[in-house]
Amino acid sequence: MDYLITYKRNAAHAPVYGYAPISDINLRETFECGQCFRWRALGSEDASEADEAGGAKKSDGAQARATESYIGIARGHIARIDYDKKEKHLHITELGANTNKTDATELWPAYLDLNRDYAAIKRKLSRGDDTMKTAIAAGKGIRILKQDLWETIISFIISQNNNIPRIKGCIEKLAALYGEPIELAGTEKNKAEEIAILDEVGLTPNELPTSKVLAGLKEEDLAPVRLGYRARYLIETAKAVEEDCLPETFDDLNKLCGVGPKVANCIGLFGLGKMDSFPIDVWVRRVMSRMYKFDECDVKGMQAFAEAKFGDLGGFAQQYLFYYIRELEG
DNA sequence: CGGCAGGCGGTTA
DNA sequence: TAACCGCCTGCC
Repeated sequence: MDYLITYKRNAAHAPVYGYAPISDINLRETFECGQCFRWRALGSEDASEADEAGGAKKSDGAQARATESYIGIARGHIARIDYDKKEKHLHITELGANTNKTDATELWPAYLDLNRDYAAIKRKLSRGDDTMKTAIAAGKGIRILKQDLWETIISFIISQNNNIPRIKGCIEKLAALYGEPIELAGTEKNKAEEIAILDEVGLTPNELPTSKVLAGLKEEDLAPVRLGYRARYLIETAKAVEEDCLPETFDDLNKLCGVGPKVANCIGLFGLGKMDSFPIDVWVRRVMSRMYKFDECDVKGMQAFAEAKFGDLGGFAQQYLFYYIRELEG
């Protein structure tokens, strides 16, 4: 790694980690390319800060903000992430009380995949492929997050035949009802403020329920979560994980109730770090038919094509293609 | 009202 | 083993 890490504490005595410089990263593209469901954009209230920094661009309303900010929950940690696009500085402010000394050097770099050379990946995928060049241009700041395995299992079972706002709502309701609270740092006043901010963006400061808790539930216990027929899948899968253990391969994933090839590929890619995974959903089918002239029904053909053409980089290719077609037609 | 949203399980031939 | 079909729910 060639970035520098700084460390300080803010007024609420929360640790703040600073990374510089980090290239090939864009928070919106990373958090809104459909791989995760517990991060929310913060409308930057720091217009004055931008002015102090010499921005002086507030006359141009269309001007892209110099800093993008997200708040979210990952791996049991609540954090705010700010990225200064101009200086290429990444700041992570932990809001939870459960911080560790290694968070700055291990947890967040691993989660955000900071130690991977995305420029090299993009070069490799672009070589002799104008379609991929176009797709990469649309989402060149995407990072594939290394998420908690159980969270990705829950999330992508819920995602089937569903839409993103509702998926997010289901996940928060699930956390609120059956997840353990994550203690916030700072004074009671600070905590109240943080909870208010989280509430405003629709986040609950709780973990997702463990497989043990979910395995002990009846379908009617999940009725308030409004999962529909997916409630049964979740409970069955939780029972299977409790009786056996967490899956480690595509085939093991595929055996879980409610997990077919698409969901298994998503879990493999985002939860197991299997970067050769190539999840094919309706959008990927769409982009493959438009850009690579496939029949939209020919999922097998697409899968074989991706394996041969993208190989170990399949997951990255899928994310660029997916993000591109969503931007274009979503 | 039917159509649809980042599929899957179950049933058929 | 490939092709269908129904599905909870919420929003248009």
